[in-house]
Amino acid sequence: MSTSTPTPVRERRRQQTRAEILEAAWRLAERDGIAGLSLRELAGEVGMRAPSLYTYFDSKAAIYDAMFAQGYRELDAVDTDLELDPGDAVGTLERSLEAFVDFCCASVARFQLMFTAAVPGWEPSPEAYAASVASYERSVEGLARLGIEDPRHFDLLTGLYSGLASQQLANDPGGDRWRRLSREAAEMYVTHVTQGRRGA
Amino acid sequence: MSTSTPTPVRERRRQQTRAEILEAAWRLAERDGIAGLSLRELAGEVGMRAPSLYTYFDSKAAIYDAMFAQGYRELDAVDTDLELDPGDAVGTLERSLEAFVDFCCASVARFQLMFTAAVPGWEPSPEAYAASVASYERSVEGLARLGIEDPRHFDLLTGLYSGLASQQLANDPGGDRWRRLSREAAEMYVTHVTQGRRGA
DNA sequence: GTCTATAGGGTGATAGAC
DNA sequence: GTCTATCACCCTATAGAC
Repeated sequence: MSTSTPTPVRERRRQQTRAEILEAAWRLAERDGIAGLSLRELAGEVGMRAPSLYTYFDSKAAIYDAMFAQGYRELDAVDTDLELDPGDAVGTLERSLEAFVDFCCASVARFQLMFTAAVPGWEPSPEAYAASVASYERSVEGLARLGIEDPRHFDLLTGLYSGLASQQLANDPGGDRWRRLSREAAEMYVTHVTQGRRGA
Repeated sequence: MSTSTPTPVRERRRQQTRAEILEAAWRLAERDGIAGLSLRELAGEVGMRAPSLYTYFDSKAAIYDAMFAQGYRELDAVDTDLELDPGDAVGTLERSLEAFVDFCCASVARFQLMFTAAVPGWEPSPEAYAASVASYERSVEGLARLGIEDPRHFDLLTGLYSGLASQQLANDPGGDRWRRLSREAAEMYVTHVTQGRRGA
């Protein structure tokens, strides 16, 4: 009886410990770079020895996977908080760009894990990857409600998001040199996509 | 006499060996990620044992430094090859954007080393960093000749460069999904900066 | 569930023989 | 200049005692 399904309370404690481990993992990854995460030190941060981590995660890759999935849940939360006003595409995009730059700058390690191949030999599991695709598709829907449907226009916009964020992170961490261009970028972009003219 | 200044021929052989080592380093960094470079394996690639590398470079950081400087020399070569036509800002920017995306995609390792903090614990030496700043300033001059002088406009443009390149690398490596937006991005940008209107 | 001990690798760097 | 040998670490992961 006691060895079959775990009691809810036991399972909840387990999930809480997992959450503590992930929290410590983010802290260390922020300090040492996402690729510099060490299981020994991670264990130490939560008052364990390294082998005990394997009670909570199957491998280091599984920890990265959980962090990756968590990152996309957090990004979804940002997107959800954003009020989408179809009558004000520029303002909506401006706030969205700012929010994305803020999201990226809030955690370099998270940015590295989610958007760059910074961990040699690791890539997200199919499930984790599926979560990221689903997140991307929700963004597509949101932009469609702003009237942005041309795939080329959509890719151009993701370039702007990515460009402002990566420049901000790489060349003015802690500042707002590129973040403050969000309004101007949104105006430039919306003017472009609402002009009927076609590119060559 | 023989222990004072090295003869030119000796020095030339030494520089050639250094170049061979760097060439092998790029090959391995491409395969394993820039952060995954190992001195033992690097030595093996050029027919040495690891300690012999220290005859040519003071440390692993010095190797990264040399690679970093080499990357900026190569980027300068790309910029120099680009014919700058002040009468055709759109066309010039289009070719420049394509060239930059090509440059980044030609070597992921080089991109990681030059533009991201992908090597935990390493940052360029003051000299190497100065070379990168000089390269950046030559770009500023080039754009000034196209009539782009407003610092905000310049930053917006570096965001476009960075955005197209990073999206191309991260989400369509080997393809041209973002590279082919260079023309459209250049048109959008030039239209924006040549309109007299000010951003809010 | 957590521990110690350890397997079985890896790393950058240095000393000193040749 | 190159080597062998080695220092002094690092790592992920597993076995098995408690």
